[in-house]
Amino acid sequence: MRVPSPKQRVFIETGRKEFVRNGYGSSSIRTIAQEAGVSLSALYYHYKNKQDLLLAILMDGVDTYDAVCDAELARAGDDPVEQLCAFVRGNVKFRTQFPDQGRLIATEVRNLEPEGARLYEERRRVGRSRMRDIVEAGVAAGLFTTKYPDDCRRSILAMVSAIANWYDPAGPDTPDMIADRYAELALNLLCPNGLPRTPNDGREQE
Amino acid sequence: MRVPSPKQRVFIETGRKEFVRNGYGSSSIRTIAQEAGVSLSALYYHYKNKQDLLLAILMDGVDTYDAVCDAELARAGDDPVEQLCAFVRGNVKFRTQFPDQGRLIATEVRNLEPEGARLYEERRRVGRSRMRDIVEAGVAAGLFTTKYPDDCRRSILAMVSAIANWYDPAGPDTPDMIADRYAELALNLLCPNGLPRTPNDGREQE
Amino acid sequence: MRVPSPKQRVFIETGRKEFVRNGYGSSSIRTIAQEAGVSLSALYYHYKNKQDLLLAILMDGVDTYDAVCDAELARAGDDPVEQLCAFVRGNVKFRTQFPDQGRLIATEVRNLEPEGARLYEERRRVGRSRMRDIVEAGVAAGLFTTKYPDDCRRSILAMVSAIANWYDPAGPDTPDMIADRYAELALNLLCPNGLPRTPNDGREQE
Amino acid sequence: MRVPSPKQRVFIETGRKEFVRNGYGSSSIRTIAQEAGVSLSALYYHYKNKQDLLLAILMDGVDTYDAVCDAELARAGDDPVEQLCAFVRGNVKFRTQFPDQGRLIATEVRNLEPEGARLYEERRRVGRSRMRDIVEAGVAAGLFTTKYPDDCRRSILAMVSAIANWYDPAGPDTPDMIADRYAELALNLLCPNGLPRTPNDGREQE
DNA sequence: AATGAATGAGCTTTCATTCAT
DNA sequence: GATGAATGAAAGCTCATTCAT
Repeated sequence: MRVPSPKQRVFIETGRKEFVRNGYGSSSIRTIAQEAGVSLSALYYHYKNKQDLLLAILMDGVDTYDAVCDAELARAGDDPVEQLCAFVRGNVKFRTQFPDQGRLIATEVRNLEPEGARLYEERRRVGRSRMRDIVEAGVAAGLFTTKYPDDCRRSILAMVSAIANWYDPAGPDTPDMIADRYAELALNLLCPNGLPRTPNDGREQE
Repeated sequence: MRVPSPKQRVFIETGRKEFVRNGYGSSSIRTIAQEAGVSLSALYYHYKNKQDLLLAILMDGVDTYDAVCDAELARAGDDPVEQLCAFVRGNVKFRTQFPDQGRLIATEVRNLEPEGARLYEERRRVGRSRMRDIVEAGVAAGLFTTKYPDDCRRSILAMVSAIANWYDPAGPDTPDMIADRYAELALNLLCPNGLPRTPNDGREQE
Repeated sequence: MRVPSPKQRVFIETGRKEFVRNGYGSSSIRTIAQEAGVSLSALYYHYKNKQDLLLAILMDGVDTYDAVCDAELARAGDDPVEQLCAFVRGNVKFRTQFPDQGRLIATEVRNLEPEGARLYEERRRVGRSRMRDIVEAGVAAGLFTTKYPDDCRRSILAMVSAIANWYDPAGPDTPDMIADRYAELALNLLCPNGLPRTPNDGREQE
Repeated sequence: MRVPSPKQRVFIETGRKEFVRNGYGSSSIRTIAQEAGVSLSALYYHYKNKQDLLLAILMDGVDTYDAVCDAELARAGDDPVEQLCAFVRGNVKFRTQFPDQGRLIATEVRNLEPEGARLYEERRRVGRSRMRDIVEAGVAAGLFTTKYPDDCRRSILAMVSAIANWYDPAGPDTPDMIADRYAELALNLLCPNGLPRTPNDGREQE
């Protein structure tokens, strides 16, 4: 399952498109094979199941998410504010460049059977700790002064996730512009009274 | 379709449970009838279609949402801040008391066929204007000082929607407590420099 | 499952014919439905499975066997020799009149899944005791003087079962004639030195 | 097909096990290759067909049967009684040492397609004449006094075949002991009034 | 001598839906 | 109002088989 072959990539892309369009249950594996341009049996040669294909697609989504996030975080220093902005930027990139990946993760996990669900949840758990760690570090450093760090964390994730619902690549907003705005919004939540000293912020607050 | 009969209510509840658990496509209308304790044909007497049942369930979800929201708004005055808090409170109530209704609306609309989708979207459009109007009023009144009112509006809706993902009726947080917290967070977004004068907020800011 | 409906009888007859001709695994349930003159789904309305149909057919075979045997035994008195002859006669009737039923029982039990196999074996166990009881009674009465009662019992069952392999209803031998001959052969095995006094046998032996 | 190579032997053994367990139609040639520890294509290198493999397995069964029988007959003289005992002994050995071979022959011939069926039947016809010849010789010599030589022949074959159904190599009966018993039973059938002069039998009867 | 990849046909099963009662 | 019986279509999946390597 690790690192899909070129042929498997085709099935993953095609399958994702179908699953997003119709939902898992309303998608036919026959149609997926057809749109991938191969025979139905070829698909079954590579994935033993419809279930198995779903798992591969979901895992690929998590892989993408992790890669995009980690690339941004790697560029950021140790400062929690910097890290938070990097994380938000990563999420915005993920939601704008790979909107379908995100959509699937949100809706089709319920269709995983126990075995696959276990594998998947294990992967997710690792990823979820990223945001939690950043928030905790910011709170510990006295930078994030919110009274509700948990609600903020969940809210920020929800906010950036929702970008996929309205983002239009042909529209005026570039992902970078959006990322800047949402980083600011995220800080509005975490630092309700403003940041003691923000490098990106010209406003003087004392 | 307006105002479901008692028997229809049974199908709506049972069907919603199934659709949420498996998704529309993976749910069998046979199973729904079975769990409703009647024959399959009985279901067909009340709804001409699986599609028709889905539409009824979705419409019922919107009815519930509208009722909960409007009840809160009716208690609020004209002040945009008050209205916003009431709206957040309504949304929190909806997401905590009727989590499945909200889940369905988010995921299963794609399974509506054109005819149903049209009817449904019309209903939704009305509802969506509530939040838009409140934000516009607050901005016009100089109360909501955010530079990004659209992003705020979308973010607040996303934040409160996400409550359904973690809310536990057996947990320590009551819906009212959650509503207070999220109203505060929403205002953190809309008024990044604090409110000139907030009735619900003891903190003195000048 | 008890007492099949007229419609079920059709499926049983047709299915048996197919299973005997091709074996369970090589038989298509589509073909069975077709030859029964109904749609494939109709079959599935009455039997939830291919497996389920097989079980019904096997059970019907045991029912038939029991009925034919018991009818003969009911006509016989208490004398073990008389009983043995009746039992042989019953078996000959079963093998000549219902050859397929017997064939299936012998070969397709292996295709029963555990649950069905359990139900089936339970039924069989009852039936198997008939012959065992007769032989034991005859031995106890000093009538069956063989040194190998167990081998005789098994051999007699094997002998009569094999009749289905060559019996031809258009041939010169009537089932009654065959029954007489095989009763005699069975007694040759059980009483290697002849019977002290056989009521059904005109030959004088001393 | 004559004299299978070592690799072919592997397929024959593995295939026979599968065919006996599930029946021809329910057995997958994929599974057979897998259990033989080679790739599916390897099997196709040696046998052009599933059908072809079945034929090879059946032929191997007949080869084994013939070899075991002929080995016993070769040790016997010309006396029909002696020959009959040798034949029974051979059959007992076959059914106890190679029970699966016998089982297949009985049940899976129906799955042979015309071409294979012809080849197979030709082989069988030769083998079947053995028993027929012995019985005819015994009758001609006035040794087998039964009124029903045909029924006896068929019955004896059925009796010994059934041994495979209950024989347990871990049980108390050795094949030799069983052979002795069944030879005696066979003679009980063929000579209902005892043998005029039996070398193996101390009992004087005139 | 052996393999991985692919295929088309067919399988069992389930589905939404209809209709006579 | 409600049911049992039936149906056509399509689903997911497996099969025996082939072929390039």
